[in-house]
Amino acid sequence: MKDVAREAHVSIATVSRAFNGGDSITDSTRERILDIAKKLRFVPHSGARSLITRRTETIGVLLPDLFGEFFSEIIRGIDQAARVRKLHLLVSSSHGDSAEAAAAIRAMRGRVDGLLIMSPHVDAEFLADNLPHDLPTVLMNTRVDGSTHASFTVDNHGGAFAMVRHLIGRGHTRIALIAGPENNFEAQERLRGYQDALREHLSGSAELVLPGNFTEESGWRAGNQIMVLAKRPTAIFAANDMMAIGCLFALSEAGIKVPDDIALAGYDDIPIARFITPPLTTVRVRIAELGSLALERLALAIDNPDRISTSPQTLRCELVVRNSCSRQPPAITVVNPSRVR
Amino acid sequence: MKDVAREAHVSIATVSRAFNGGDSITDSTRERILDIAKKLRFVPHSGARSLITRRTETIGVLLPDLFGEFFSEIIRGIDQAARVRKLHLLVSSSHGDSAEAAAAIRAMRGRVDGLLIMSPHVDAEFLADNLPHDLPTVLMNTRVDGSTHASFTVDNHGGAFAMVRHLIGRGHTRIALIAGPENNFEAQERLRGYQDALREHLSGSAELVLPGNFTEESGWRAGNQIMVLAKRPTAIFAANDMMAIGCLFALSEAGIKVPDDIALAGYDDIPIARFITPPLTTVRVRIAELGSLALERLALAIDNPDRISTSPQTLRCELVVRNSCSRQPPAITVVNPSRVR
DNA sequence: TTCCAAAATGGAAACGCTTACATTTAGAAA
DNA sequence: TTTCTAAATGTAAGCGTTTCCATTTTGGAA
Repeated sequence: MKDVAREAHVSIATVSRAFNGGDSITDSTRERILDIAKKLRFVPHSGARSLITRRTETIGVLLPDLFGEFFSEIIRGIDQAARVRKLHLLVSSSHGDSAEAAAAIRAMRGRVDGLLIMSPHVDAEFLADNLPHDLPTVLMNTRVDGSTHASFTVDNHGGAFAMVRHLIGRGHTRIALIAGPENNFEAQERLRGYQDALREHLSGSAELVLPGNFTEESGWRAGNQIMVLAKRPTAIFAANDMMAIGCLFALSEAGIKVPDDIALAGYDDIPIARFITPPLTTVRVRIAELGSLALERLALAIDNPDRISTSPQTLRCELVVRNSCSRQPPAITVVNPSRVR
Repeated sequence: MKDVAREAHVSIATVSRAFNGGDSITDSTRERILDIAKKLRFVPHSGARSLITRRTETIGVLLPDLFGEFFSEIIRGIDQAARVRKLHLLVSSSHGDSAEAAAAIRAMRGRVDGLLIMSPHVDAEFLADNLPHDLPTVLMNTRVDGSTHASFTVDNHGGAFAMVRHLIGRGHTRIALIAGPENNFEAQERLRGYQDALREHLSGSAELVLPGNFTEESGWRAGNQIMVLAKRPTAIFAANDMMAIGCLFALSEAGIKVPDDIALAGYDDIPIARFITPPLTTVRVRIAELGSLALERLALAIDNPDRISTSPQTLRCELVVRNSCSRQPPAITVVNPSRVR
């Protein structure tokens, strides 16, 4: 900057003004300065700038992991909203435990204007301990009561409930659930939806819950357990699509036909779901939308630090009915239109 | 920091030393300072620190887009390598044109220690014009001769060549290619591989190239064009898996069976490829590995700015033979072991 | 006890910008 | 020409650190 100033016979203050718009500077000087800057290949140093402006134009994104569709989609949604607002994204992921997550948050100090957090290790206490109180933050799919921080949650309970109700509506009375990881918030919510639907609509029926951990392989194991059961269920609801696919493999290895011999449903509607045979009935989660909305909300909070709303918002899920649950292949239908409530 | 210093009855220089290790400070004072810092919830401001250290511990990642598996995988590979070296990732994506890409690079000034670039808008001239000459940079899958910058490339030519040779080996003599976007470097390389293989192993045969743009829909359109051809090819090679899937849809809508009536192959080996019916013969690209290697290389260049190697490195592809090309379902086999050469 | 080297600490400049405030300049009115 | 006002520009402080250099403290050895 000094070089540019010297070359243009002005002070560095004027150079700064040439770059930062309106602040009373003649068009001719601005142009001259900008030309010289281009010639000298000068580019403002954002680090130095943000030191004094206290703005980095960057959002920190804390993600639990980077595997597969889910991450890809959510970051896409976030990115999409971010580029509209010309915000940069500093991503941090794969925190094995809460200590690592805390370190990641610390490392963000001075690098970001706000935080977008999705992590299974995060709860209210963790946030109270580790979050700088002046750093705007929006939570995604996190186990927090919502009174303290802005948050977006996918309505996993509602989606699972709707799916089980749908299965019951098709005449199934013995419905097994392949559950997700025990300490995973979303998995817990889906389990709760399953339980509540059984209780409400099928009061007599016993729950049948098999362990799983969201991997294809755990679905495969559950499938093998199910097929040797004395009273085999007529429908299987896997807490995510990958487990449903694993389960489908186990079943077809054993010669059990889906949906003729047993109905199968998943959760997430990952792209693969419509390509497998039979196409998988599942619950669609608008992941990208979750990301966009969260970023939008965060940007708002950053611009208006005074009145930030901490009310939690829930993102509805849609039931996507395909062939894996019925003999008569219906056209692909979406039962519940999604919206934010 | 000043607050901590005051509370601990030391100077800010000492506080700095307490945080930055060894620099001759008594264990007891360090401990005291760190305790007070924790009590006061002080966290060092990385922005200010990097202003003077000239190190941000951050890598800028320029990606063309954020759709689907490919991005997800490459960023996963990058992230994996980055967290080993405790580097942060500043991602920037979806540059519609080279002006946007240039702006993205400019915005990185002062935020990053190095750049990882993958962009179809990038060529040697662009880099010469827009890249700060003192910013270590590694290119991924980019159309650059390699003498000027470090680069990693996927051997798209070799992969396509191997696939076509494989099809020829199975007795096919009329092989259609569904091409990728015309101005896409990878698509061009795959096309070239197809052409070279035809020329070398099937000298008499005419090329049959249909336009496509890497989307499922364009594959579907190409499939419809192919099926009405007077002399229908016996094999179709789609330049990526998504187009192969689209094509498969078109074919099965028309009652044409794969592989019985026509063989079909793709490129990329996205996860879906093994789940569709029939499982897709394709070319595997170790995308995550590409990301890891590139970051590794960049980190090296940052630590040793003196002797950076600019020799381009190529990542081999593997032929993955599944059922979509043959009646007798073979076990899933990998023909070419991948390695960096 | 005195002295000395080594270790610990403090003072202050620097990193590359922005911006409040002071100063100069331009242009119009008198 | 002089005077005045508004616009343009310059000066310098400050953002939160690190680090060089100077100063003080420490803990033996003499």
